[in-house]
Amino acid sequence: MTSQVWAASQEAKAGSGAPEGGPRWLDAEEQKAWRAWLYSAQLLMDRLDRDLTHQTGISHAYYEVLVALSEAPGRAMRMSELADRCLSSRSRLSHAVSRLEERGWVRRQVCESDGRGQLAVLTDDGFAALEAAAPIHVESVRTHLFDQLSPAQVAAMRNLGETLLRHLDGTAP
Amino acid sequence: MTSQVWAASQEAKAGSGAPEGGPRWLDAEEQKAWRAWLYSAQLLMDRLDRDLTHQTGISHAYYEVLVALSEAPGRAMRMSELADRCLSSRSRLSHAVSRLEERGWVRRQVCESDGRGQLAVLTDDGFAALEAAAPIHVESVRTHLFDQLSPAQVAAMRNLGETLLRHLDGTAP
DNA sequence: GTAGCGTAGTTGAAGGCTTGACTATTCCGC
DNA sequence: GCGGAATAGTCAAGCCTTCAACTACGCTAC
Repeated sequence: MTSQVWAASQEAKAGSGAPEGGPRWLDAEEQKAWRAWLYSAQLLMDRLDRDLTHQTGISHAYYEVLVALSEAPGRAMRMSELADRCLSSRSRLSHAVSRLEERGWVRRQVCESDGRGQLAVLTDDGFAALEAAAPIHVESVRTHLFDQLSPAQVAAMRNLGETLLRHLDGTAP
Repeated sequence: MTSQVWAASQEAKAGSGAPEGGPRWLDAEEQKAWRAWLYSAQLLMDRLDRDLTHQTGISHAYYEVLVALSEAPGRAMRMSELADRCLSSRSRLSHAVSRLEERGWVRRQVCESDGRGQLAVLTDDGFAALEAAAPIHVESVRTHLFDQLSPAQVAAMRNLGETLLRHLDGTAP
């Protein structure tokens, strides 16, 4: 679907007969797989984020923060730990928590065991907001993802995701 | 991995015996599949975008624009068409093209067949920038994606992506 | 031909994200 | 304890995206 141009470049290199490590261009099958994955992933994330944002006023990024906190013991987490859990930079999380604080859904608390650290704590209001948003989000995930897939496809999705995670987790951010 | 809380809510609803359409919560298997997919997709996109941005100074969003134009007849496309192809809003694309214009990689040209329209045209400099960036991007996609997957997994990835695309394309943005 | 409506694209303000610098605190070796 | 390195988190500047006007053109019908 893409990059006839780059396929052509590949031909040029191949024509030179050199076995040096020129670009390992994608073949037609790989192109199709890559495009399908990329487009579907972008569209799906976009869709889910839009649904959530428009119906609840909570972006997916903020939702992830609330979920992470709701599952943590005492509904509290260290800022860094929370950032890792949400695949967020520290800076981004710090901003996000500031905004959630303004909404009264999270509060900061100095960490007793480490004076440098801060705890982000989910408030009752925050928990209530999450409880209200969760059904809407789940329905959206069902509609756009699970309702479209067979059990075998769901298994393949998990397998694929876990395979990639094993690699990506071992890679420096 | 997530949402014991929401699972618990589900129990509560189920306990009431009512068959009304309460939230269709995810079961444990679905949770794992969903989390694996979401995390891997976010990490992978992040990784690819970072690699590309740091090594070439071109973000993935801009790269997509350049690729789309390079494949178009005459290396030119209508703005709206280009926006659709890049999964971008018109406004976003308009800003992006403005910045690519500043770099001298794209120029705008009024459309002859429709006075309202504009054509975005890839310049020779833009094409050269793309030719320089493409090998780096391809290598990144290989390293983080295809090198990690078996042929069967690649096939599953394509199947999954195409299935989701069929649904998402039919859905209003 | 011109009123009215839909389409194509741009613009500017508001807010989110990233980067890099900065402060404060803890850990470690001596 | 004490100096230096590492860690936790915040902050400010700049870029990117979104949203809501807004301009300009084309299409249709009267």
